[in-house]
Amino acid sequence: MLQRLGEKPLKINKPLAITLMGPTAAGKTDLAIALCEQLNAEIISVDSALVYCGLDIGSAKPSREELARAPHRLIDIRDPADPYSVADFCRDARSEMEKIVAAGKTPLLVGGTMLYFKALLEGLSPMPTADEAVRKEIEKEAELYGWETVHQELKKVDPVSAEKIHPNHSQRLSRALEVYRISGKPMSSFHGVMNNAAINDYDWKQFAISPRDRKVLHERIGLRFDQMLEQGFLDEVRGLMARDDLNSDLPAIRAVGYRQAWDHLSGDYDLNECRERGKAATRQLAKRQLTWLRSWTDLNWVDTQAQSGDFHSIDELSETILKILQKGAI
RNA sequence: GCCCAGAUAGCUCAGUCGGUAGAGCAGGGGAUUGAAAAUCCCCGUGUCCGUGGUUCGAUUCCGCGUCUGGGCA
Repeated sequence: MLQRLGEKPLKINKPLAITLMGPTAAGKTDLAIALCEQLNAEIISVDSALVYCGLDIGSAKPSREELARAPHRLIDIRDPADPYSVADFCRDARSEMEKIVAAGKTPLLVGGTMLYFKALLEGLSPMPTADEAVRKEIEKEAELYGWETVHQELKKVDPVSAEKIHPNHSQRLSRALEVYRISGKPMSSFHGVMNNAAINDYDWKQFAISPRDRKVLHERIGLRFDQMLEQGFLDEVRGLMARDDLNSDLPAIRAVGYRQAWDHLSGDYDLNECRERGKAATRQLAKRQLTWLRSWTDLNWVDTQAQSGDFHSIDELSETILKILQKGAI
């Protein structure tokens, strides 16, 4: 049918999907639970630590009561011995979103793992998945000859990636070489294509919350870390250490706080240092999350601090978000 | 009270054979395609405790003071 002048293009009926992002300790969980109840939404957690069973206190996983009020999908879906990845997340999140929409509800994606958000929205190139054996092989070579040599090797087979990746960036160097060894093709040759991007399949409304003052966020982080310790965080980590199939190289155990608690309980440093290092690592995480967010497109920022400097109540914050949604968020 | 050792970046400390200083950590900025709460890159002016003296010049040497450790009483 012809479209008359001045008339909006036919609105394609895409399902609504909402994101709630923000640095750690910004207050995402509380707000998400409140929103969930008011929006006929269901929460999908976008968090690389919450996926692991047994990482509860230190990951600030929602409590049993909170989960009863507002179920979170993609929490406790993995054993800490079994690493999860961004590709796993994209697959799982897509599937959960479909289920939620099929049930007549709105997916509310909440979390702070920004790479997961990005990959879900923009897709991933169809590259081979990680291969533990190949990684070990590359690591061994690096130990023998140094990462500089690995970088040189990558330069031969994938000069485009080698140019982009700093010689010290062992992790990304390893991945690029891994892709080449498995597929016989340079990683850069995959980068043109993006598979399974969700950006065009939903009507996205994106939100980020944070206190405008970084110091305020730091205070919250410090307070929360102390609370975790009071709640028995170290016992939780002792329980993980008691297992003989876990070690400090696993992604789950490298998580902020867990790594420091693990090292402290291994005798590397005292409790006070564990506390300070844990807080610092959390602050650094928040900083990196904010770096992602600063250049994020189509984002609605919600400041959790009122003009007075006090925190807005959850009701105030959810009202702000509802208003933006009604007005038509970006 | 006496003796000794310190006092330098937000913290822990190095250093300047006298020409106003630099590491680690913290902090800030950035990157980010199957480990991402990971990993990597970039960013260092601070009454060198105060005050007198010596000197062309003192954070550096000397005196005194203050404070902090440790020891002796």
